Amino acid sequence: MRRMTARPANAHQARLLRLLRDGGPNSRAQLGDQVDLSRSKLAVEVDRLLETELVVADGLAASRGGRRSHNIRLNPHLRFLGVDIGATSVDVAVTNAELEILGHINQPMDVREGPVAVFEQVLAMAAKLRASGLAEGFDGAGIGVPGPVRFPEGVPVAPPIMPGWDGFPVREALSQDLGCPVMVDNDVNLMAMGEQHAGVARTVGDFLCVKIGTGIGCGIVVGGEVYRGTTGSAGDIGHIQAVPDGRPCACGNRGCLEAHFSGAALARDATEAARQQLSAELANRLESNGTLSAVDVAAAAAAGDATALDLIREGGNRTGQVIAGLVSFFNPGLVVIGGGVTGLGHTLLAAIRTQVYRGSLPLATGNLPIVLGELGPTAGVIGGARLISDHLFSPA
Amino acid sequence: MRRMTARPANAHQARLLRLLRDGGPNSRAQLGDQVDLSRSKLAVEVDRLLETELVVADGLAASRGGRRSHNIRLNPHLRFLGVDIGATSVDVAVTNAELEILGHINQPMDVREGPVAVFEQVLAMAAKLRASGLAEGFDGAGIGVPGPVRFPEGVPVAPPIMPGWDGFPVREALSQDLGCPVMVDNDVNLMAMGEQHAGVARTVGDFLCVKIGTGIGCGIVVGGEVYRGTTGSAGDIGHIQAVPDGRPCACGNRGCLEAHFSGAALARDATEAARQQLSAELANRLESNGTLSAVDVAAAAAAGDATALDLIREGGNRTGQVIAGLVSFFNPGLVVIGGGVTGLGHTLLAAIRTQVYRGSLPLATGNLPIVLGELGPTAGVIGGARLISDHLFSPA
DNA sequence: CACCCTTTGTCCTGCGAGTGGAAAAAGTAG
DNA sequence: CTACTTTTTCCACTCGCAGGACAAAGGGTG
Repeated sequence: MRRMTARPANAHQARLLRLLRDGGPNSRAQLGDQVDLSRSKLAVEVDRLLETELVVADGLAASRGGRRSHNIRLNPHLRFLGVDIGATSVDVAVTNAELEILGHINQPMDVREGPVAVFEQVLAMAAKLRASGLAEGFDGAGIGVPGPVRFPEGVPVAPPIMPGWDGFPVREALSQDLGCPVMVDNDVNLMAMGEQHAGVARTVGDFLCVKIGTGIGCGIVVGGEVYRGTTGSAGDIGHIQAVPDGRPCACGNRGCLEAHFSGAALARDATEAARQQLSAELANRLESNGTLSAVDVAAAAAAGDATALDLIREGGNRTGQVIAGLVSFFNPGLVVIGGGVTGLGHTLLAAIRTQVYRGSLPLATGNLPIVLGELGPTAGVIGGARLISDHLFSPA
Repeated sequence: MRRMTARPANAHQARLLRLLRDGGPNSRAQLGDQVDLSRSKLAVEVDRLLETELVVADGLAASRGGRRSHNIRLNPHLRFLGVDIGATSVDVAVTNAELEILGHINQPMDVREGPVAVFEQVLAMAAKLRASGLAEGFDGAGIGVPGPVRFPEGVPVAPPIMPGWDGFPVREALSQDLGCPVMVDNDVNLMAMGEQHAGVARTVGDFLCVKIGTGIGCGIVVGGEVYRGTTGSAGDIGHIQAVPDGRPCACGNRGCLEAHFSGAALARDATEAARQQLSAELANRLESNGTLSAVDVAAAAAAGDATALDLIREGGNRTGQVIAGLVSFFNPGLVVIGGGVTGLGHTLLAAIRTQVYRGSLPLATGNLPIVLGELGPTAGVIGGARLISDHLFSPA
């Protein structure tokens, strides 16, 4: 099928497209209530959007006491691709124009294999989703990578955990291969956009989204917009010093947060504890699997293992101390905790909360919710779809 | 004289007013080069501004090879008042519409005397400036106070060092007394706006402005706009933990940055060192003055006193460590150091730079200037004028 | 089923913003 | 004085858009 290449011609049309994306099908009258345009103007713009086939008529809505309205909705054939490349696995999902997930695949993968190998796999996953009948093609794709990105060009810059990706033209290459517009961003920013669109952060303008996975990063949203910093490395909190003269970190410093708590650090600590026979539970798991991961720690903690709980609490304390500083500095309206280690659940959350509420002033914490992300592994891919739809639904 | 009460009628006029404010007198042709409007439209808007008397004709400019242009400038009778209330002194200045300082008074004063006493003094200072012929009245005033402010209402909220100010309707009260529009903000934000308008930050969109005075605060500028946080306490970095289990702080925690380094902490440390006879220089000064302040430490350091230099270096290191974390998080394009202790000069700056360049990743620090503010005590009052002019030069 | 009210959608007119060309005004250079 | 520049004004024309009038389509009531 022919893909939609049209773009909104002006800010009004862009506004309408986003309203339809976020609010689903709507009548002209309902749209009019939200955009502060005259009925005539609105009708003109809607008609033009109908001509571009970006939106379609969608039958009659229920009556609100008078004439029934004709619903308008985004073209149901539109498809966005959300790709979330993590350090150890890839998520790929297809969404419709309302950013609802129609299909989602997750596969383990090592990002260190380099961009060529990774994208081969991503393209195969996308092809699989297409083959299963969920999409006839893609109208846009949003890609998240686990490292800093020069956003306008869509190119990773100096990514610590992704050797071989530095300067690789992700946006251009994928745009070629997929035959559609592509936007690239840090995976943490994608998670933030996901939670903003469909998760806990729907109503908040300024918030932080801390992702604890293999590494630790933080999405920063200011006035509803992701803030990326001067060189695209904003939110890179994994290498903030959490422990003076602490453990050596891969970055060359000592005591970085990431060296003391992250998926990787947790696995290492758990293995150590198991070897020292501090925990029978962990030792058993190490024996049967050969290695330990954050998932094992989570399971052990769920089973009541004291060592595992201690590890989580200590990590949560470290993380919480850093977040407390960020809360003082940034004064957000919400802090979201997400990423692979959310399986650690409320033990982790409680430790973080304790440190933040203790370490920041009441004015900043007084009305500050600190919550787990509610989208889990789908936050990234929804964020990807959101990223590209924001791009496509803006004036050309 | 009758005050100007007119406001720009639309965004074009507001744009023009700001161009004239920031760029001084300009011809219609020069303005046209900057605003992307047709000559006709521009002429219409300029004529309307002339009618409001916000701008006036200002003679002929030099020829650029053809017909000489008629210059347009902001009304030279416009006067803004910038007020910077510090913990121990007040600065009041009058500026013209181009935000050039025409007169500036500084007086020692203790904010703890409460808003009524302080504003009495501020009004007296303003009256003095007016009486000296610099102004016949004020068209607007921007006030900075050393604590968090609920910005839209212009009311201090829970200010730690200003008991008695909590909830005092600063904006409303001063607006009454001065008979002109008033905006109120945190003093650190004012300093940031000052450096942005006339100082080192003129060309930078995202930067941090760290003010080390009696306390420590940080102005955050995102995309050219001051970011104030959800409750107005963004940038409150004085109570970030800098030293685990460090000194007790007035806020109830331990190890806050402010407890280890600030004007107040430095004075205390210097007094301590003098009492213990660690430094003859400081002991002498203590003897002759009865007390020691940051200024004494600066003088001692300038004279080569090792103890004073050590105190500064250690404080700079603490501060630098905190800033390093903020740089990782925020990835600014510039860091400005200002406030009362800038007298400590390059010793302080060197210590901060060392810590930041060591403690943050190269991607964030690679092209990051860390500099002293260039406006000194005038940054705050210029920022105040800028604040109110931004308000007045926006569509009503 | 007739009647009245409400809501939705379309049509039309008129205003005002804004563009772009042409000409006038006011210089400079030679 | 002439040729060329630059600035400013003037004018005709287009287009976006608001807002009222009107038609269409429904519900509720007697």
